[in-house]
Amino acid sequence: MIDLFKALSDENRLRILNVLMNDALCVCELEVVLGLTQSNVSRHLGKLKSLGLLRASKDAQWIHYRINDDFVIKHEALVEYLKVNFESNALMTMDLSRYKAYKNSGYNCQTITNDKAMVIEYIEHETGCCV
Amino acid sequence: MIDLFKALSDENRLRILNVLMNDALCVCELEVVLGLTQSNVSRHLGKLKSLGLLRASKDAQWIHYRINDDFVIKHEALVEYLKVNFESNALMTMDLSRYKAYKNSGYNCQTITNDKAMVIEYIEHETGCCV
DNA sequence: TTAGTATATGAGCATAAGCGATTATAATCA
DNA sequence: TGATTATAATCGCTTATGCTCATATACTAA
Repeated sequence: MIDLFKALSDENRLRILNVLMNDALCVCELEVVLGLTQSNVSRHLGKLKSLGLLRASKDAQWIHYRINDDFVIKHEALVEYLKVNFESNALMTMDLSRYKAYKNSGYNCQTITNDKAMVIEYIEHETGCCV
Repeated sequence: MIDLFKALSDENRLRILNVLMNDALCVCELEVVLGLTQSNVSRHLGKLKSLGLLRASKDAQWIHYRINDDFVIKHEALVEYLKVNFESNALMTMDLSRYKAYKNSGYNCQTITNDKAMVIEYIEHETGCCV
């Protein structure tokens, strides 16, 4: 229980959970959506996965992370609490805007790398949200 | 939200919450029930109070802490999650046993200090739980 | 096989957090 | 008033955590 609360005590990990509650994404996508470094995203994902909050599936060289349904079932009340609080949190709703802008951008795992700066610029232009 | 999860990321604070979900207690009572130092109990209580999880009421030189009902109402799902998980946690149920033993001991705020070692010994003898 | 890409991980640094010991404050009582 | 007691605050130490930089690993494609 304590390890779980510790996992939820970090802003970047909550931001990752918030986005992944809506979709499965790979590391490089979370990088541009959340404006974090690859190293940092990977580390947080590893921690969340090792605690059972996320699961990963490999597709070519990309690893897609998503919420672990078993976790959601086992910790229903907690997940509900997170959902409700994410909805009323400015940073979390901004991240979802950035996520939607990314989805509308036409970019994907395969194309992000060549134009990472472009993708970030597109997201910021669409949402007005810098990170 | 993050500060709240941080507050819940410490074993001793969870133990305090667990006991205070059942009763209001002062610092010196929590000391003997949980086997923690005065300094440590006071510190954790201060943190929990400043975050709104607890409230305090003064009676002579004793300060009784209890769960803040406003917090329970505002964070219902989270509190429910805590309750359920406390019930299935060995340390938490042991602490409740120690709490009940203390209540049956006949000691109280006024009499604990003179016989602190006695109270602790009584609790351990009754429950078989050392801390 | 080799180059390139996606992700993971180790090292080092800075900061935060918990704890014990001590001191300070506030209330009570003789 | 002075002594005692309950609680709070502070200091120094130790450990834990997050971050960046650099590197390692795993996979793909030419």
